Amino acid sequence: MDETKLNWEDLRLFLAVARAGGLSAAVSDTGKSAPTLGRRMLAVEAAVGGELFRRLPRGYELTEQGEDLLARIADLETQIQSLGRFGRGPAVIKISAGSWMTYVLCRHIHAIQDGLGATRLQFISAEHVLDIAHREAVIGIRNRRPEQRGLACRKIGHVRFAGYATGKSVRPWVRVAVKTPSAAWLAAQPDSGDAVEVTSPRNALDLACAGAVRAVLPTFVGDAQEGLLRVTPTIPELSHDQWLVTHDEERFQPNVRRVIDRIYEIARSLHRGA
Amino acid sequence: MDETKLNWEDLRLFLAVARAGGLSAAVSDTGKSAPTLGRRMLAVEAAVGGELFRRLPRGYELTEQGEDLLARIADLETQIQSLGRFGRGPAVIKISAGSWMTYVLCRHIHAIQDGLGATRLQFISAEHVLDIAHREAVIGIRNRRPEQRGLACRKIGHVRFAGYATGKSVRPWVRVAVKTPSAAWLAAQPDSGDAVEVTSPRNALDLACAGAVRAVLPTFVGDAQEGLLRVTPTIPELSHDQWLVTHDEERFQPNVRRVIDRIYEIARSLHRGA
DNA sequence: AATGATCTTTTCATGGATGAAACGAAACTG
DNA sequence: CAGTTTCGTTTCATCCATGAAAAGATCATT
Repeated sequence: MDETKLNWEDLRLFLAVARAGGLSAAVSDTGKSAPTLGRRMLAVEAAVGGELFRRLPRGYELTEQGEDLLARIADLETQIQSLGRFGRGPAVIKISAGSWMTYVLCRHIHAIQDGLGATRLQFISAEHVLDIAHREAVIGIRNRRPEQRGLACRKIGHVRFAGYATGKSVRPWVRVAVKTPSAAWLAAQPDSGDAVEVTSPRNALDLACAGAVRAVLPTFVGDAQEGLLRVTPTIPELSHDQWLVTHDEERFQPNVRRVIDRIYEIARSLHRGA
Repeated sequence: MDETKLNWEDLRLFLAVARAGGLSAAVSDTGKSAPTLGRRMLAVEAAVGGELFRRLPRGYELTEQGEDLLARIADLETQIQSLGRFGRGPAVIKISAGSWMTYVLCRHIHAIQDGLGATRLQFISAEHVLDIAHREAVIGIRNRRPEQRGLACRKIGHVRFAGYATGKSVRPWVRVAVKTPSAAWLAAQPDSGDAVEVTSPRNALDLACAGAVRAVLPTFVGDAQEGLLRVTPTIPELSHDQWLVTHDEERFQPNVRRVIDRIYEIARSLHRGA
């Protein structure tokens, strides 16, 4: 590519268009008009020398090169966002965890947030694993030690699952329409026939608390929940370790460090209590 | 700062102005006029919310905040330069070493460069230590193991110094006007009175080969030089180890890896020969 | 097949960013 | 200390990137 022609500002616009999935969708994010965005995208493609998008009638779709570029520029973005802060670390710390851990962290939000000043927190609750190496998330909670280089890992503890309900008499299971190990385990059970189904794991807890169903929950969630008791033994197949993962370079920033320590403390006390 | 106002393109212009040391000096690098550069710099300062420059009559001088920003953006630049290359690694690999090691590497340029394709090499021969953590240099050769995180180190060998000349009868020393350990050592010698002086270490070798002076040289340079012989024993105070230092993340890029390996081989064979 | 919806792209008038030239300020120079 | 050089800044006419509007393209729906 000819990097002399590459306008850095266009990279940001590319980021917006790539994320929004099209020109018109990116208009509100960028403050630029669709024609301008279209022209800038052509300029980026000319500069990097490759097809970045497939122009479909319903919008733009990233090519493989485009996906690659998106990941790299997303990395740049987080660095640029913290540029003006002169040693105070990133302006927004992203926390990526499964929905249960996110739930617990949200309950303890005050302990995590206290004294952070202008730093904002952003919870990314997604079951699929984000690519932390590209710093799409600064702090991650994972169920296995990542093999990638440049990541700092700390073992938090061990997570166990069990069936929970308001009482043994509650029979039907709640089914969670997500591809998680616990959902897969439940689907494989013979007696889970007439299950209620929810799309969000959090609603499974709500239903269980309402006394309507039994739900597969991590013990650190189920045991802490008033009114719920274990209606099955712990499920060995679902047990796994839990790791706190950070990008190597950023974990020494004061505000990142503080958030890591607090999450670690919260998580440890959870597992100690269980 | 208000990152919504920050124009990424302005960051590149900042980089040029900061490096050039002023607006007019940055005109040729950027293709923008001085008035425009002045306005863009004001915009950057407004966006990051701080004074980046001291406007002196002879040009711009960076404030502490400005220095900080420069280092961070220099990091961004190397990442952006390799953006369009889609997995092929950085477009330009920077090699930072002392002048003697640079000299040797330049002599072996073909072995290093062979089969690199479009990747360009850039030798940074500076006696002062560059900040490799900010990726201003991708590959560095240092005389001690750096303590910073995220750097991969490989010990190359041990460097010894001695006095060299075309014969024992050559008495005067050549003085090198650079702040290096060897120059300091020579200045501390009592019998270095009527020395010739050069500013570039490389010229000291030229003078010694011409039979005019004796010079303090690393043995891997002096021994390999036709017509030069040792006129002093090795100087123990100047002996030091030599390390090959890389940024942790980039050393696995194929083209970086290749250059590292070749430099390592060249350096090893140097020290084995000595 | 026709209609509508939802995109992108083209057209074209406009305004804001741009740079040439003039100006001003400070530091060398003899 | 005047002359000269070397910067940055201001001014202002110019021009190019920009966005509104229209056109074009494709899919969804009836």
